[in-house]
Amino acid sequence: MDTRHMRYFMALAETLHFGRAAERMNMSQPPFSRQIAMIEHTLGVKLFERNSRNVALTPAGKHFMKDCRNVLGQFEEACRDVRLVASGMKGELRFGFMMHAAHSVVPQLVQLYAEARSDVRLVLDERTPTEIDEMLVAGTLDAAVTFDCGYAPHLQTVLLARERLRIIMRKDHPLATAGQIGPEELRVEKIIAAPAATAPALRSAINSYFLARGIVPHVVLEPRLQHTIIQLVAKGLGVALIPASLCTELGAGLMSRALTDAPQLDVVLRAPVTTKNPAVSTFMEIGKSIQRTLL
Amino acid sequence: MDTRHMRYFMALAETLHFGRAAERMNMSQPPFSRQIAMIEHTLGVKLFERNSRNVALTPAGKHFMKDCRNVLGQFEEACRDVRLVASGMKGELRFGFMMHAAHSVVPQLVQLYAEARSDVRLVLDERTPTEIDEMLVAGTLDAAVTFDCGYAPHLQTVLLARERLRIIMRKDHPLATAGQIGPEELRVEKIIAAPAATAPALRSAINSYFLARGIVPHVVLEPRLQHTIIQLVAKGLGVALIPASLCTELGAGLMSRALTDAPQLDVVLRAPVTTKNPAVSTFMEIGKSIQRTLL
DNA sequence: CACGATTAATGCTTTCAGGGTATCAGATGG
DNA sequence: CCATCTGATACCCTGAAAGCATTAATCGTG
Repeated sequence: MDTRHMRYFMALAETLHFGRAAERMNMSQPPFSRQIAMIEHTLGVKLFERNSRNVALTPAGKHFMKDCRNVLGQFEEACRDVRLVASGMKGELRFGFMMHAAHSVVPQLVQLYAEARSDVRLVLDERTPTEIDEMLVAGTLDAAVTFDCGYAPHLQTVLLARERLRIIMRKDHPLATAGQIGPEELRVEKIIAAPAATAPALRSAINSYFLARGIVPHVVLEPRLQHTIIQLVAKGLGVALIPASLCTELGAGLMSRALTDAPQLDVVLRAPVTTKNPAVSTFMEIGKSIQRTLL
Repeated sequence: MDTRHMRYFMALAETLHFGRAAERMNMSQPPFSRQIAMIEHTLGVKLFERNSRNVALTPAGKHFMKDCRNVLGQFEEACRDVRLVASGMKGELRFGFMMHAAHSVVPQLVQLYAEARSDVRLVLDERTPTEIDEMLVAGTLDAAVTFDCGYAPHLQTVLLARERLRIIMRKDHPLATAGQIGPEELRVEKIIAAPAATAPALRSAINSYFLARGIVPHVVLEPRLQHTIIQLVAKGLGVALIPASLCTELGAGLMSRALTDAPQLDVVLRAPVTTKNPAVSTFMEIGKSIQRTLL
């Protein structure tokens, strides 16, 4: 038995006429009759009640008709869908992003892509930048938004936004009312920053900001998650340098201020150049289309 | 494309090894490789990423795998089910019955059959005896419980029960406290009875009961439905002769009494001898097994 | 680095499933 | 009773697909 046999069966079940059913199958009546006989023989079931004058479905045939319609429909759909998946119109896209971008480009990117490719299931995965890099290499992620960390030959990159860092502190902190804030003013402050192992680009930008003035920043705590950093600042354990886009929704007791010659970080959309997922290309295209204020 | 190709694809998708997949399909590797290439060509989609050392699924292939598993499962199930339907283990059985049997044999018959053949959907259809006869002939019903109305060459018959008629009346009716009740006592009563066109066997039994004593029953109303007859008796418009099994659940104001030499009616299970529905035979068997008190 | 082992692809041959044509056989209506 | 319609049978033939032998590519190993 095969779907071809099901199609033969359906042709006869719908026409109840061997000649016309054979014609619909683009073949002559004799081999068609044999195929029907063969189907009945291999199934061991009489599907049609027939004499040289009339053809009628048996109850088993009536039931089989429903099942066949179902199976043939699913079969066609599977063959259609696999082409859609191959063309990137359907399927799945595993998308990683870092917390630092969750409030800026990610929502727009996700929404625009969902509108363009509603049949592609976006699997969102919030990770630290280092995890993202590893997962992109391992192929666990199809694409990701992260900080540009320079050289990456096996990755294609689209620049999405360029963000300045701002400093956040409690509203009752002395710096809250100070004048301009730069490395000198922060020399004695307790700094909270993600470790280099977790967010290399971010941490290196912070370090360079100080070291360029010959200052070694006084980093007292190194939590891995951005969320934790903000919590610790709120508890008064220090101040932190975070991307501007994260400063819009700080808690009540916190505030942010600009830095003199603030460090800049590039937020990029990345995907392995060798990606086999055809859904990635339009994802990258949409990334290009939403490049933000490159202040 | 055909299910055979899907099976080839699944074999390779699961083993990721041409040689072993071919072996699983009971064929040698070269034609198997060609079949895979053919599948990819006709679909126009690369399903496997392969070199002479490794075989891996593309994203499209991964997706197709799920769909194929689904389609193949449904396909097998359809082929299995059609055999079940042909053997009467599954399918549908359109079962007609008259109101007069709804309280006696029908519930037991239905329950026992549902236990024996849970995969056969019983379509219950309450009808008048005449409608039942017509539908059995027309093939709209597969089997039915009705009164035995004698000769019916194209129907097979199983006697289920033999029921006496009883008379029902309002509790405030004079007959309620009378002695024995027979045709003589009913000579002047207003009788309510189903018309011969609706329930020939029942009406003929009632008529004969009187005519054997030379009495013409005074039938004042002839509703088609048993339910209506009981309602009218309850309103005091007359008395009625109904099967004993229907007398157990009369309304509050009604009562029933035995008749002298009460007429008897055979309740039978019937099906066309030419029935094509294989589910009928065990239905009839169960009918035989529950033959009731043939008092 | 060369060689053997592994594995997928290719070339050629063969076979049989399944299609075509001609014809038969049973049923029906005039 | 014959013409006609329709499904079944007989027989032939083609091509899809299987087998065998071989090639080509890749990797591990001495």
